[in-house]
Amino acid sequence: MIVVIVGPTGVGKTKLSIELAKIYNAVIINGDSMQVYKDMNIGTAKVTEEEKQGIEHFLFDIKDPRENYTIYDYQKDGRELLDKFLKENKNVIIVGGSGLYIKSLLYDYKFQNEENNYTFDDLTNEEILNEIEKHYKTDIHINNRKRLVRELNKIKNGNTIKSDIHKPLYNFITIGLTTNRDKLYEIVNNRVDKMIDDGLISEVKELYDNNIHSKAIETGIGYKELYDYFDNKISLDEAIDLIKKNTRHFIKRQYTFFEHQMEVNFIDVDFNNFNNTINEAKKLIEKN
RNA sequence: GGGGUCAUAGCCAAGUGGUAAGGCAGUGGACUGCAACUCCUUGAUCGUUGGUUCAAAUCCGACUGGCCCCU
Repeated sequence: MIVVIVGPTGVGKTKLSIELAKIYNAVIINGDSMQVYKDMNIGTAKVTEEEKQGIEHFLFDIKDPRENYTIYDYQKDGRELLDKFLKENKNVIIVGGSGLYIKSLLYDYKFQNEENNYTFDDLTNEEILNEIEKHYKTDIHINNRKRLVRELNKIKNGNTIKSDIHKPLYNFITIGLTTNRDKLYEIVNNRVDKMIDDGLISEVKELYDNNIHSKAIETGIGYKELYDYFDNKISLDEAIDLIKKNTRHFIKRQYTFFEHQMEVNFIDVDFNNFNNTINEAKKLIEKN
């Protein structure tokens, strides 16, 4: 049995995953692009050892923040684990907020090893787009350089196998946790303040002092903003406000992905009595 | 009490006679290798009220509110 738990950051996915793992004697696989990194704990709201309550967790803390870990690696590692657990007849819960990571794990996304990584600095966006369209039509917007570069890289690397991103490779049920937007924004605003109280600044300072500049740092919310603070580019208050704002933007994007790119059974979280939420999840799982 | 000044979307803000730039926030959306990324989309008739004018956010008056100065 595979249960997938998704939802925007801050709704309580971790909590639900632990409770369900206890009920179904399951192991948990991380479905979050940032929680794979060691030493990034407070800012990524990673499960603590105490919260784990003895449940086995996988794909957490497997990489040094200096290293780059991409969806290509995640899919490989994740499927290896999934296949192993299924063979052992173990129940698996996948939790996380990285929609594309989870989707690529469960659907027929085909990634290939690539030798080269061009940046095409000498080409304009328009030229890249034209170059791509010599081979096939694309919907990538002309302003979206990052995606254009990636697409042309695929072509230059001979990465031509088509994926079938609508075709699931496993049997699973996807549960999504949700709550109304205002409530969620209030929760994450408070959570950011709590992260600061819990020592986020020193967690990030340590990475900063070790001179770690990597993908994880540059994209992780809570990390990039505090780096700017340490670099004296912004004040601490500005950094904190930015973390909150970026988290809100992130939540919005998560929703559009979960609602449009995945098939999710949403549950409105009952924050007053979380047991109700657990029971609703159980019902969905058992109906499946 | 007198004088001055300002009043444009939730916030910041351009425009100074021809029917409202832009930014932020918020919203909706796209997304097969940075995905906590990247990108796209979207809003007002200008404090109220009278007047001048073919035409006013833009000029004049009154009122209301904010700020400053004087007594």
